[in-house]
Amino acid sequence: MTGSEVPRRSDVTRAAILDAAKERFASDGYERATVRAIARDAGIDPSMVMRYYGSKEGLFAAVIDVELDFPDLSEIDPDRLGVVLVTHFLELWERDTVLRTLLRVGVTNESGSERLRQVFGTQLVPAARAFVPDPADAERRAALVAAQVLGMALVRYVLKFGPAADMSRDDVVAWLAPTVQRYITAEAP
Amino acid sequence: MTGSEVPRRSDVTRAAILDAAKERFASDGYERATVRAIARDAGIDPSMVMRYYGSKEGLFAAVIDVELDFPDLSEIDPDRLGVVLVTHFLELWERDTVLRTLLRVGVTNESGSERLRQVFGTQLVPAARAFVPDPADAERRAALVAAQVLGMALVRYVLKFGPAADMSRDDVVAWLAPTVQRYITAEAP
DNA sequence: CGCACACGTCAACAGGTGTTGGCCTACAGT
DNA sequence: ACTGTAGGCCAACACCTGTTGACGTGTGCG
Repeated sequence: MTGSEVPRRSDVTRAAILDAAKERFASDGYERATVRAIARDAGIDPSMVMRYYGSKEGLFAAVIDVELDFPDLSEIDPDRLGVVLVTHFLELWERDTVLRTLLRVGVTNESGSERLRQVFGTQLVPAARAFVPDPADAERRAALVAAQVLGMALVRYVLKFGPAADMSRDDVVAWLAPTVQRYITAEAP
Repeated sequence: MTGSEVPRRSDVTRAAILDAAKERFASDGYERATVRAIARDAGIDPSMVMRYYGSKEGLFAAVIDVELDFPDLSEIDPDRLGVVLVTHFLELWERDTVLRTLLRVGVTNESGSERLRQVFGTQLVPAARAFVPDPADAERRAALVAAQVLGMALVRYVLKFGPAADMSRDDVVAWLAPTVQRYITAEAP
């Protein structure tokens, strides 16, 4: 989308702002993450944020504008779909902060929830469509998977329910994979 | 907990504030719901909020201080546990706004997420303990159920994913009940 | 009736917010 | 080496926030 531009002298500052913003938005949500705090973390003046990202909303848009590289499912054994999907999501979730940010912010901020819907609409729904018995309800299947996966992320990474946060990654996969598998491949009840 | 006090002349105002607060917190979250907006909705002065609830945080505490009457599960057929639980949660969720409020707010506000943990710790865990094969992992089973139920609530009522919001109540039960049933009664994988 | 007090309003405060414009500085291109 | 300009800081803005205290007013009790 963004072709490689000429490198600018301010690139490191831009990156510092973006990094600090990712952190703050992820841990504080949209409203509590102040431009001043982000600037302080990045070691620069708040006005720099405005210069490079236009507004707080613009900065947030930059934070959530990331590619969530979905795994290639075309060669996968249909019976292992649940395991692959759950494993992938856990990894995605623990690798960087953007999904936590989206979940935290999507609950109160419209552009956050819009982006979340978009991610699941453009990534999860097509992925489901290839395996679902009846392509007509691929959206519903994907929504069920989203509910299960986002729910686990919510209790594990955001709300930090003790028992959910303490589960090993393998345990989460072992419990959730059959559910996800069923939501995608089982006949409608 | 709160014994019936002497009725006060200001009770209708108190109630108006509380109602407006429930609405605002549920739809806007904690930070965006301003004391001024709540007061305007209730048709009174912002200072009344402080007089009757001490602070914004105090008002919020009053909003989330509700009894979530959990169904009596002692006489239930263990095979119908999933159906009963999912049905109950759907009803609870659609009946009043408090759970939506908790979910919206729990994601950014500590006392919100604390209350959520408390609800699931004091209601769901004991309920699960009575049916789980090994009482030692009742907490884990309850967390799995919480993940599934909260996840569905999230996509259906908060994020408003189209396909999830459009599902009929019966469909949601039909899909989720087997999952919840398994999380509670199945042998550990 | 008179009076105390709960009820309610008004105006203001102190602090924090996103955002803006002016000014200095140091690097890059010629 | 000189200079235009991008990079950066400072101070201020207009606004909104939760919260407070002074000030009326009507109601219920003696």
